[in-house]
Amino acid sequence: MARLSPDDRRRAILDATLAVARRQGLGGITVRDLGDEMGTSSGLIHHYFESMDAVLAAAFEQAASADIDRARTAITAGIDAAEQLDAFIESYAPAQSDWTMQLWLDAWSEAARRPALQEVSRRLNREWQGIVRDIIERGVAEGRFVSDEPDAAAWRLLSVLDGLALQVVAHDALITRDDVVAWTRAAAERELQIVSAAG
Amino acid sequence: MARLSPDDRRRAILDATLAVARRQGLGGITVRDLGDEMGTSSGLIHHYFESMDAVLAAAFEQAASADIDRARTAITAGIDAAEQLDAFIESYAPAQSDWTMQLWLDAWSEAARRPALQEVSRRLNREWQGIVRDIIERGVAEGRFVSDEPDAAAWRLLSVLDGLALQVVAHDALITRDDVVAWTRAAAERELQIVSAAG
DNA sequence: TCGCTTGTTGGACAACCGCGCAATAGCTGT
DNA sequence: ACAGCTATTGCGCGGTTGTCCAACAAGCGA
Repeated sequence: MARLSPDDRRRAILDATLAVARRQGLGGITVRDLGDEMGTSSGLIHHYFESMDAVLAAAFEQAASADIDRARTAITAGIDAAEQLDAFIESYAPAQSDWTMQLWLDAWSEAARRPALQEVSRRLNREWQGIVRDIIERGVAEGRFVSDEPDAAAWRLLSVLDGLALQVVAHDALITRDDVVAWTRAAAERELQIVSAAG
Repeated sequence: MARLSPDDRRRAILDATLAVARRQGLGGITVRDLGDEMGTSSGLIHHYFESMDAVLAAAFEQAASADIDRARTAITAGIDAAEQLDAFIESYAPAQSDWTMQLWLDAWSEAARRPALQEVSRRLNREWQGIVRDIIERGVAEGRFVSDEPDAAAWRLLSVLDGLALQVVAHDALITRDDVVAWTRAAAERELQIVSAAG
C-alpha cells in the first residue's frame, strides 16, 4: 500500500513477523502471512530479506532483545538486590501461552542445526545469565545475599527458571505461572541464603 | 522392499524416524524421508500410523522411555537416597552432542503444534519428576534429606537439570557436562539440606 | 512538468507437504 | 499348486511453501 522508507518497511516486516509468531509460532510463519498482516503483497518481503530464514532470525533477535530490555527496566525499579531479583523472576516467568518463551523453545531446538540462530541464542542467553549474576553480586556486596560462586549461582537460578518456564509453555497446565514464580523464589532463597523480609 | 511382519515394520519405521531426526530434527521429518531411509515407498508409513504426528509421538516415546529405563536401573545401584540422587544426576546430564536431549528440545518446541507429541512429552516429563520425587521422599524417610514439599523440590531439581542440560546441547561449549553435574549437586545439597558425607 | 529511481504488486514457478487408494506382489496355510 | 490375506507399491490429489520477476506507480530532483 503506502510507500515506506526502507528502514520503516524493515521494521514493519519484523513487527508483522512477531505479531504472526504470537499466533502461530515462529515455525508456522509464511511470507503470505506477513503480507496479509501488513496489508501488502507477499513479494515485498523478499525485497528486504534474502530468505525467510533471515526474517525469522532477525525477528527472534528483536523479540528476545526487547524482552531483555523489558527485564532490565523492570529490575531498575527494585530498591535493593532482593527486590531486583524478585522483579526479574516476575518478568521472566511466562504466561500459559507465552509467545516469547515458545520462541526460545524453537531457538534451542533449532540451534544445533542453524549456526546463525545458535550464535544469537547463545549470545542472548549469556546476557540473561549476566543480568542474574550482576544482581547476585550486588546482593552479596550489600550483605543481603550469601554466595561464594555468583557465576554458578546465576546459571542455577536462570536454569531452574528456564526449566520451569518451559513446562508451562510446552506442557500447558502441567504447572502454572504461579508455581514458576513461587518455586523459583524458594530456590533463590536457598541458593542465596536470603533472610526473610521479616528479619 | 522385503515384506516384514507388522511388528518388525513398525519398529523399522520408528528406528528410521529416530535416524532421520538425528540429522534433521523431529520437526523436519517427512513421510518421504522415512521411505528413503527404509528403502521403501512413503505410502507404507500411513499403513501403520494414521498421521505424521502419531509417528513422531511413538518414536519420541520409544527413545525417551529407553532413557527413563536406563536411569531407573542406574538408580537402583544406589544404596541410599543420596547415592540414588547422584546416580540420577549422572545419568541425566548430557554429553556435548547428546542425542536424546536434543530430541527433548525438539519435542518441547513441537509440542504446541502436535497434540499427540505433547501428550507423550508431558506424560514422560511427569514421570521424570516422579522419579526425583520418589528419591526425595525416600531420603526424607531415611532422615538424610530435609524437605517439606517434595513435589516442588523435585520440580526444582529436574528443572535446574533441564535448564543446564539444554545449554550444553543447544549452545555447545557455553557450559560443560561437568558443570551440569557439579552445579546440580550443589543445588541438591541446598535444596535438601544434605549433610556432607563426612558428617 | 518530466523522467528517473525504487518501493510495490501479483502472479508464475517448481518443489514440497500429508494423505488416500487402487493395484501389485509376496508370504502362509491348505 | 492354489487361494487368500495383507504388506507394499507408486502415483494422484489438493494444498502448501519459498523464491523470482516483469510490470506498475509513487515520490523526488531537475
